Amino acid sequence: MTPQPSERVYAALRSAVLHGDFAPQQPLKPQELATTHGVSLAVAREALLRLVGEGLAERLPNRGFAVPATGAERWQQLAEARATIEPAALRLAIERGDLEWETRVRAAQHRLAGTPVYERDGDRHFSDAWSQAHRGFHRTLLEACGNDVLLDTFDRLWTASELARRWSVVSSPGRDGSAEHRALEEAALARDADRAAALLHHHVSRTAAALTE
Amino acid sequence: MTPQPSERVYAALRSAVLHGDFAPQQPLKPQELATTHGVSLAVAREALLRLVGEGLAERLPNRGFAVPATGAERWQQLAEARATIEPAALRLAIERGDLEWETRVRAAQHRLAGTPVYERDGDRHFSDAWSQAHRGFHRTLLEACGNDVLLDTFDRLWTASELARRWSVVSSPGRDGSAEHRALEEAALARDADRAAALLHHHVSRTAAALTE
DNA sequence: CGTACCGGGATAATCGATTATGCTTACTCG
DNA sequence: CGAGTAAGCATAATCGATTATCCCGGTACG
Repeated sequence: MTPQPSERVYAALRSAVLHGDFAPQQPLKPQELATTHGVSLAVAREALLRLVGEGLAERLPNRGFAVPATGAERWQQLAEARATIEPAALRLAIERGDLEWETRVRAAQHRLAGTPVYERDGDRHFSDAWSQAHRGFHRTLLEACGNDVLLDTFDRLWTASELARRWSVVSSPGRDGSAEHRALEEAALARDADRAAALLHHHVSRTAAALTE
Repeated sequence: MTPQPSERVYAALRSAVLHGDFAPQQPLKPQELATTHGVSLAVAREALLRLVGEGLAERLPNRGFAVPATGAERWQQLAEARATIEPAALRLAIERGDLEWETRVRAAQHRLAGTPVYERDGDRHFSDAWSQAHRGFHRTLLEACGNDVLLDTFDRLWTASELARRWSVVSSPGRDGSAEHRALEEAALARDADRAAALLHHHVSRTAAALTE
């Protein structure tokens, strides 16, 4: 009925870390989290251990937990890994996707195009709704690959990228993300694997290049 | 000095799961593990949660933990994912590797070639030493890619594959793995990215095809 | 003046017991 | 005789307290 304390604390902590409420390398003290969430130490520990498994926290033996260190280098490595893996998965998806997949891709693209990128004008951070739609579009593109392992890898890298982006100063001078997404959708639905893979590689690579050092 | 109980139990449990001491979907009862290892419930729980993070255990809310279900399908998906990702990483490694890398690749290949595959004649399972050398060779090949994210992904997939292989009946009729490894080493050190990537893709794909249904 | 040693305080790790939950089985009612 | 239900049991989840470890500051010695 009511969600388990463990689940609740885990979700709250995960959201907080991803939202940037804790600075990188900041210690995540079990005792503190336990009291603020009104639970026992074991529950806080459990939530932290689950975050470690997701790569959203680090375990320092006998020194507790901390938000993982992020920075320019990690951001670029994540982007490179995505640029390496995602186009290959997209090729599989284009080869295997059916009408159902095409439909979902169109829907996801439409949702993404219709979602405002920023909450307020001049905001530096993307809106939650847009982030969700963005992830949804990219994931939907790959879902037809029919390989849960590849999709898990995508999820993991995407989540890690969200954390890294939160702590990197990213600039996208004059970049038209919408156009890139539209072109990506078009190439995928046209079953042009070469073009789609190239577009996706370029899309992700520009993400890496958009880093202000 | 002496390793932390948590670490010890975690290592023991991890080894046991990978070694196949527990059948897939078999419940991993915290209480049982705690008593057999002479520790408290919290320690057993912690070890299990860490295993979940590695994909070596499943968490069923309010129903404890279990060894993940494996089977032909998962085995093939893992092989396909590896065949998708590893050749791409190898291209980066070939592009970026230096003399130090070449040296380590040669060393790893030599060690692998000189390690007996089976403990005893007619044994169905690979020897631990060979498994370690095999992993070492493949990982060393990729290490020059210089991308920790890709290497982490490799580690994760390899570990998952070891678990899946343990519970799949795999046959390799007339296959000469040594020759494939030698050819792979040769192509990599010759900096022939196309040939090396093709060989690696083929090598991993045959692993998937070697499944007896 | 620099370095090695030694408490004191904070925090992580562990424990044993308690509470909550989900499964099983026996029973009752239709 | 079958379906639904409720008690009992096994197990997971949680708690509060105890123990071990690390980090920091002070101090003595070279």
